[in-house]
Amino acid sequence: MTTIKDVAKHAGVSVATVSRYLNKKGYISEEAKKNIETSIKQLNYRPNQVARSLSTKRMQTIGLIVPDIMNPFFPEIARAIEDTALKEGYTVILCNSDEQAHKERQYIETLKQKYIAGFIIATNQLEREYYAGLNVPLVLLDRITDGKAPSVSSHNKNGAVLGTDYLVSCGVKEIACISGPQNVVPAYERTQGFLKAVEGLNIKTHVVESPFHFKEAEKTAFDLLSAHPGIDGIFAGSDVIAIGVQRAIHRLGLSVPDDIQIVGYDGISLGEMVTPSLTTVDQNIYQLGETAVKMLLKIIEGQELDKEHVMIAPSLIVRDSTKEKSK
Amino acid sequence: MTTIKDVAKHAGVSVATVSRYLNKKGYISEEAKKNIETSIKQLNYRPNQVARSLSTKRMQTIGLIVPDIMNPFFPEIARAIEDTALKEGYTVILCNSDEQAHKERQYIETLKQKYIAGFIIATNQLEREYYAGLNVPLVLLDRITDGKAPSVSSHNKNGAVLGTDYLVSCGVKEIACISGPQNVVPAYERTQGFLKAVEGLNIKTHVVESPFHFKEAEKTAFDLLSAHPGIDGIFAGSDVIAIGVQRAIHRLGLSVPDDIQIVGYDGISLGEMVTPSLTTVDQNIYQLGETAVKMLLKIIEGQELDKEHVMIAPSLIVRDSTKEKSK
DNA sequence: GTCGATTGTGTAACCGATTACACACAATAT
DNA sequence: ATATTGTGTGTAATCGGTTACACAATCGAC
Repeated sequence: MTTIKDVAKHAGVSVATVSRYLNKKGYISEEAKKNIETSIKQLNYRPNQVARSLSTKRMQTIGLIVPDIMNPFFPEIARAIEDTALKEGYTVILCNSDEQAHKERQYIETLKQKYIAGFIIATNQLEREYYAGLNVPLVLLDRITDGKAPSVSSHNKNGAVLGTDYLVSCGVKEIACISGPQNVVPAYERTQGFLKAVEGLNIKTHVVESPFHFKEAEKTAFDLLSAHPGIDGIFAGSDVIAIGVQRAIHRLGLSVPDDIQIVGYDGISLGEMVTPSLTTVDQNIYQLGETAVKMLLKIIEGQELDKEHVMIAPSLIVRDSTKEKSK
Repeated sequence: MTTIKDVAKHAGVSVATVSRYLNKKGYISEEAKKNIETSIKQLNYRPNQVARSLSTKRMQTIGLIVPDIMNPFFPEIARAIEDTALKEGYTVILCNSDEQAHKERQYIETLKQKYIAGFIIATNQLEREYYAGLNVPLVLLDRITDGKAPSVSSHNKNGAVLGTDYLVSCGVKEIACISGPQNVVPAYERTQGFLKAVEGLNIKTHVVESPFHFKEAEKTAFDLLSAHPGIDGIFAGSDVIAIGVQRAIHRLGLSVPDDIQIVGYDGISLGEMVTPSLTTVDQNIYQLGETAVKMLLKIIEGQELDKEHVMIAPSLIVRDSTKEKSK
């Protein structure tokens, strides 16, 4: 590996000059600049990030903490984040907290020892105070929004209204919302959106809660639908929940969308793969991730944020788990 | 942040002694050891990984390169790898190559600058020579097996025989293998297993190729089944392909497993989520990832490997996309 | 009693960058 | 003529560890 010293010697200048060139700081003559450039090319020099980090106390690495990598929403957002970060010269360490606070804490501690530049956090395990005491740039993604740390998320309430309105427009007579855990902020907001949308309508409604897991959602839906056979429309708190619901309906010998119509939330690609494919509220996952990275990099570089809390507008994707009334 | 100097001062010894204690190298008196231990605790000292890496030229970080993070197989294996690595004190950088050689190369170069300890590579974009010239510990996962680099993979041929035999035992009369791309080694091996299993049987067989993507697989299956309506059994080269096949069958107005039975390959959790759930050959994904990490760490630590090429035995998971003859 | 091996510790160089500081020189202002 | 400012560059300290080397002390062996 060639070092900055090799380059300096080869270009006939001091290491300080080379370093100034690399970081575009201070004055450099045209001549020195040219020499350094050719030396770097000839020697195929790449600065050692570790040595650089030891001085600057900052690695070109960001940590992404997700609660469950097996939930397909998170690989999709991870991909967007990674893609954007790589373009900006950062690499991403993906950390799976398994929804366990101690794992999350362990990751954060470990990565601080590696001079991580910042975190994007899509978890709500640890307390806000903990993050506040961290003293590391961070952006919250899709989870907590308490005003203290910058955040980016889908406009969950609007999205839920969008999805519920559509379901109603498809002519359902008795509607259920199978939401995610209400202590998870987006799940709560989506439920609020649902309630707002059905408010004043002359439609029988139910709200039940389920974890963001396929199997539990299936069970919850199975029980609900067995108890209330009149339900003909379901707004699910996430696409994974919606898919669990589909299976429950299938087990009950009913059909989607003929007997029961479903609208999901997320817009993960899995929604296209299931049969019937899923009508859903699309969070615009790529944009969500991209925005989070850009915000984080601004914070890292000490720039002002235009907005502390960004909400990405969701949109509706109509597929085969609903059927329009006119048809 | 407390440094090794602080600890040394507090414990009344030199930094060298503290360092020796930390690395369990050389002689240390019981007394010094005790002092250092209490000092570390009192000061809440954690060694700075970056500084350490600058000396040792090695980070406690491993790079995992996958071709497509949106393919659910890879998050599952990533989770296993991350889990195992974290237990051993390593963090994982997950890199998504998008099946593009230049992205893969860019990751490798970037990470070498960060003194990455080693790579686990689940891609076959770059040439073997490139890896050979890398001079970094690496383990190939589920892809190339050319004898030059250590590898771990499912015993694909056996697995394919297992799956095909089962399909045959379910009474299918005309069977198709919709394989992954034949230039991808495991896909090729699975096809070989399929051919071996049907050899000599008096069953009409077809073999067609499809990318490991849901939509293309759906199209391939649709065309194949339209052309050969007699097909009543399909062995898919992966679970994602199998799910595409399911959709094609559904579009054709046929039913799984009554009209056509399907066996997939991988054992991803998605297989449980679709309707009907998927009978499949389970690669034992967690074990695959765990083994890869353990092998890599041995190489990093300069130990001898028991076996250069590990093959994990697959097993069959029977679900609802097949039906046993007796029933 | 001297020798060599074993045990224990400290000093200082080193890993490869960044950067404060000093210094030199030219151009401009007073 | 002198002071000030703007350019351009090099020396050396620093980041926080690791480790080669030197040196002491202790111990059993001959």
